[in-house]
Amino acid sequence: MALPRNKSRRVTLDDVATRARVSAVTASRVLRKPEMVSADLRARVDSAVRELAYIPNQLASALASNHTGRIGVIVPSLTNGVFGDYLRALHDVFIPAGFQVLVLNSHYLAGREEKAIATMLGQFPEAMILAGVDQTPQARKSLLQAGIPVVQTMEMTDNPIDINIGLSQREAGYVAARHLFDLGHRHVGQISAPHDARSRQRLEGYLQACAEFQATPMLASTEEPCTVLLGGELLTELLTRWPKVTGLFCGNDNLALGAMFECQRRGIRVPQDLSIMGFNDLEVSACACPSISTIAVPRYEMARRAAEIILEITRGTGKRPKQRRIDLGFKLIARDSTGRAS
Amino acid sequence: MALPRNKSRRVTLDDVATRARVSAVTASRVLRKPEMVSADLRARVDSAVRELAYIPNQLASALASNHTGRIGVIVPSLTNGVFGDYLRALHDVFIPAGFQVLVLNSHYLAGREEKAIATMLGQFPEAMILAGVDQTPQARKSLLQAGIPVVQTMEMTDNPIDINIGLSQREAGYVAARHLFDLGHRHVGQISAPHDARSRQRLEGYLQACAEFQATPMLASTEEPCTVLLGGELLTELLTRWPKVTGLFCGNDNLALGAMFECQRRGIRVPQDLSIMGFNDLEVSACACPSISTIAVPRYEMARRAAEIILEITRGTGKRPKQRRIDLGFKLIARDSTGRAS
DNA sequence: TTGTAGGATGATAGCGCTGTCAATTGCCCC
DNA sequence: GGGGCAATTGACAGCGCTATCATCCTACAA
Repeated sequence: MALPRNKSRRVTLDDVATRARVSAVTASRVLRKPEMVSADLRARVDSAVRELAYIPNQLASALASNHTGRIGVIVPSLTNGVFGDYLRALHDVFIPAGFQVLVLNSHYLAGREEKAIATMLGQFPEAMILAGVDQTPQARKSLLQAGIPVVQTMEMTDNPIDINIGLSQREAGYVAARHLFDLGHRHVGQISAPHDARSRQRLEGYLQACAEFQATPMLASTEEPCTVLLGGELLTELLTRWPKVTGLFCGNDNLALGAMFECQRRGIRVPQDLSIMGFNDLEVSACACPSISTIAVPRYEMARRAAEIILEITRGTGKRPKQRRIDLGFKLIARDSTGRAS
Repeated sequence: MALPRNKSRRVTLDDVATRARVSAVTASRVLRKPEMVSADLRARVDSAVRELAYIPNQLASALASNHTGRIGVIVPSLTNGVFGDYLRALHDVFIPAGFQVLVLNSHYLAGREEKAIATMLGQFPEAMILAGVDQTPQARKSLLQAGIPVVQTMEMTDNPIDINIGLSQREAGYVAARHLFDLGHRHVGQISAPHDARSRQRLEGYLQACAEFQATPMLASTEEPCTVLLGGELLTELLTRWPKVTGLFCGNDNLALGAMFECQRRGIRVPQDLSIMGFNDLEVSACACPSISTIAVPRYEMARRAAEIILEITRGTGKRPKQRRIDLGFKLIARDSTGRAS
């Protein structure tokens, strides 16, 4: 006969039940479906729970009920402001609905993402939400096999694993670049950190605009993770090679901010000497001086929709959305950092 | 007799064992302690695992082994750059060590933190890492009862739950304010978002410096979550009430950045007309223009130490650090946003 | 008074895995 | 050739909880 393994025994449901002089099942019900239990017993159990500071063992609960109440989320970065809003939206929907949100970070690496997906699947989430659409074949396979709703977000793809809700990053990049060309700029450069697949898509949009306006693409990029500092460095690199640049499309708002600071340091006036365009509409962009023109992506809305679709499938009648692909679009926000070419 | 509840049965260890013609225990061992199993059986099990695409059920594993391999982390914010570095450090230590890091967000609310702690404890983490030292009594009780290592970080307390590693926020706030007084400023204002306990501590440091220099405290604050935008708004508020301010201590670097932008908008020169001091040394502060003076807190190091202490306790001989309280200090970083009073 | 519907409560049997220990095997050495 | 030992392998009993169904009440109609 095995000895009890938990020396420093944590309080279990049985302890609560014993103290409340009811069966374990009743104690369990008080916690899950209180309306099924008489007021008398409910009060006894409740106070036993409080007195013992009982915390249910979710592991055991999940194992027994085959229902983990978990949603797996993989994002490429936690610090990026974009995912702050994104995660907030997920929490706003899932927490009140009684779900837990588990977040893993892929650090913008496909390999890390594959591993994160495998790890997450081992926790038996009831649905998965992914950023991006470029999962490895192996990851796609496991996801499919798990038989749970999977939502790919942030980008659009013709071949979603399950459900896809996002926007065309390429088109958004095109619109951003086009904004500069439309303002009369003919020497429009681009700086980016294209280890991010979405950043690459935006770059393609920029290249398309260049082709359309018969302008030479002027690029500076880095494989390092994106920071404000890099914005300044990449601008420096760009200006060294192409001093005639009057328009700059930055892969995201942090780079734009860094580029703007670099301009201030060099006495380059924004937008008179250089028009700067960001991407993502982070909080800082609106209140920078000058305020930064950018592309607003509906990241909160996107995550909210993803979460609601999952709730619908999971708890509702299991019905899936009519369309598997939902394009939420984006919005050009013209502010003070971009102006007419002189 | 109950029917099997898992209709869409996922592959279990038994399936693997059956296919490999071994017992479940052996299959389990192949996955956990392969060196204990003969090469022959190991190969059979391995290929069965692959053929069936078996994913171990971590829930069941954790329940049976009383060992979850999880570390619970509660932070007040995910978007704040401070916690980006902090979480990175935790990952850097724990992931290679085979642990999973679960992060929950308390949104700077004691109530949310208490709930997050309860939720986390329900997952049976092997240790908990908390930001701050002001957990509710109820939370303290559960934490104590859980009988796992608990590390409180970011601040110092005389009465730690278990282990405390941080710095004196009050002292750091004092040093920040003092820096302005030392530069000859006599009208030094402070803006902050004191819903954050650490922000309040820094405010106290500021008040202490004011008292010491017989200066009138000049405050503007908000209960809203801290943003760059707020930095500008609070500065406006402050200047309206105290136009003579020449030194400004901001509760954190985001506020400082916002304040700096507001100065640019109003034609206030930094540091000639107004010296601005931030807090935290976020990435942006070093490359802003002008660069922002601030207090650097060893957030990466702090989290790394916390993680290593936990590893030591958990897997090592269970030995605890010699001292329960570790003060890592901070560093004043004087940059271009602060200058001598004229 | 009896029958019965329906709500409240409890007994039982697992969920998928691992700790423990017993059983079996092969091998070496005296 | 037999004893002893280490290396393998397996049987069994839970981990703490919940699904399921049986049981027990109470109330109300006949």
